[in-house]
Amino acid sequence: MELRHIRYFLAVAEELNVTRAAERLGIGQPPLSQQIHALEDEMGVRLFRRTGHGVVLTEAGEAFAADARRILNDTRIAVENAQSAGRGEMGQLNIGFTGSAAFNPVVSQLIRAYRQAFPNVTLTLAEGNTAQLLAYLDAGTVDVAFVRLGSQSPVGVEFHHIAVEPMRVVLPVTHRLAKKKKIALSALAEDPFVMLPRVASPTLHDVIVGACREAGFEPVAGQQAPQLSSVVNLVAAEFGVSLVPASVCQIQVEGVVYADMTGKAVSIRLALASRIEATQAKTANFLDMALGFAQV
Amino acid sequence: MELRHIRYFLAVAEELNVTRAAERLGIGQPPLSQQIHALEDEMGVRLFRRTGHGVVLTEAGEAFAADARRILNDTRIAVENAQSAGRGEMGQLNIGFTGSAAFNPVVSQLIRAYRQAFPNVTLTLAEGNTAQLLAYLDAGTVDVAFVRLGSQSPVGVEFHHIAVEPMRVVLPVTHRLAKKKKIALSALAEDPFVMLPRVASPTLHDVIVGACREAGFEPVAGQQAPQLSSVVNLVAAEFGVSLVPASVCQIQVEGVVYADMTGKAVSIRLALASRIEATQAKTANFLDMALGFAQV
DNA sequence: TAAAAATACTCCATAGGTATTTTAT
DNA sequence: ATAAAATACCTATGGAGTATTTTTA
Repeated sequence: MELRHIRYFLAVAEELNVTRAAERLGIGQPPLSQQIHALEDEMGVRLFRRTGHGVVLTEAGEAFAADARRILNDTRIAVENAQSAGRGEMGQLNIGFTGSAAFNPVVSQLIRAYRQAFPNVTLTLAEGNTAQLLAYLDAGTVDVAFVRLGSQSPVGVEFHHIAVEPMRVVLPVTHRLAKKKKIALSALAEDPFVMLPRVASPTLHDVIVGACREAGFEPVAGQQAPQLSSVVNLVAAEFGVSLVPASVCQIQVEGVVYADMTGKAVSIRLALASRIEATQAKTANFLDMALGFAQV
Repeated sequence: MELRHIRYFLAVAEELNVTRAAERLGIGQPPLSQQIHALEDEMGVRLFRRTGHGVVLTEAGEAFAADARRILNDTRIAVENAQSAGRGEMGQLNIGFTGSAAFNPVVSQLIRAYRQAFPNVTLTLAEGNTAQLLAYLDAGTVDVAFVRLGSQSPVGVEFHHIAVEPMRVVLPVTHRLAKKKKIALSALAEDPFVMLPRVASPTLHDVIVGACREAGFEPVAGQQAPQLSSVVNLVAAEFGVSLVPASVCQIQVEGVVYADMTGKAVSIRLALASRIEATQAKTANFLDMALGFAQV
């Protein structure tokens, strides 16, 4: 049995006249008669009773008509669903975040816009440090990941520029420089630096240490924190000072002040990582949209 | 698009290997490749991604696979339903009853057996007098009707013998003959007869009048009743006497006694009426079963 | 008898076969 | 290097066309 038989059957069932149904289908009456007969033979049931002025549905035909309509409709919908899925309008997109990326306004705007454009794509969010996210990406656990641009780019992964953020100084409110709007990094040469472990976010770590060396000193290693928000909390608890991406300054914790740096700008890049062979349309759609939102 | 495309697609989606799927389908690999391509072209979506050792489903293919399986399954079920309907195992059978037929044990046994044999056929019961039932039959409102065999058989209707019932005398308990086991009909020559209007049930009426004439008298017309159960009630109320089919004696009303008749047996036939061109299997099934239950 | 369905046949479009090339790991 | 998919080309089944007959009301 083929869909053709079902289409032909329905045409006859609706017209109750083989000749008219054939016209509607754009074929001749004899072939339509034959196809209907072939269908009846294959099913082993009479679907129509022949009368002088057309045909009437048998009980079997009556029963089949309802199901037949549903089958054709379901087929149409199945095709539409597949096309929709092919355009990346359905399914699930798994997004990875490195801790601080969530504070970046470009990221939140991008996600809001994507949800609006593709409301039938379910978003799942996973948080992790850069190393974890790249492993997730490789394993297919996430489709894209917002990361602080790493020095070494693993094979099979490409990075798309999202934003450049200046690094700002974070001090406890009791710090001797807490009142200053701008601070020279060299003034913090004696202060312990609260930092993430290098393994968790090599780029962030290297940017901070690099900036200090540029300013002429080796930072004093203070307490370590597992993520940026904890860094801010430890600074508030007077464990030391630190440098954080500007968007992290949205974390307004009691006992903490942020300040710009004088001298050469220190900044860190936020990138969107994806597998190079990003064949899935939903991922491609997200990357396309990300390019449009990227901060120049 | 044809069901063939869907069948082929599913085979490939399950094997994830065109060559193996082709073997399973009993066709060659190249034609299968072609059909899959034709399907993808028609749908405007890639369903598979080619790899070195087979194929993998794209997002679109993944979405289509689930729907495709359902379509094939629904098609199978639709065919089964049609076949079932063709065998008269589904649908609705409309049965007509003339008032007294319901008391006949053959009728109730038949209906019980039919319900058991064809549990998916919904039965609807309609009551009416013989004339009404034959009109219903003609109009298609009922498929079969239990009637007291009419003298004139309308065209397009055939009667199937169900049972012959002796007529019995029904008397008020206060009647002078109420104690007798057997009564000669001629003994009731002076009693008014409670009867149904002739138009409602010509056969029953004619059988009673005929029996009286045979016994040598013209029955005295008493109160008329719309149906047999009312006749019994009117007899109980001492409006007169009557003759009823034996199965009606199941109506045990206070104040009424039944008695056999002496002399030549007076009986009435119960028949099952159906349209001659009883093309519907469900009706044929019922008639077949009725023949088996018919009282010899 | 008149309209419609069924049958008889013919044709050609295309599903499927065979041989080979291209691709991906 | 090898297995699998794609391409090229051919064959033949069967869907559809044309002409005619049969059926049903």
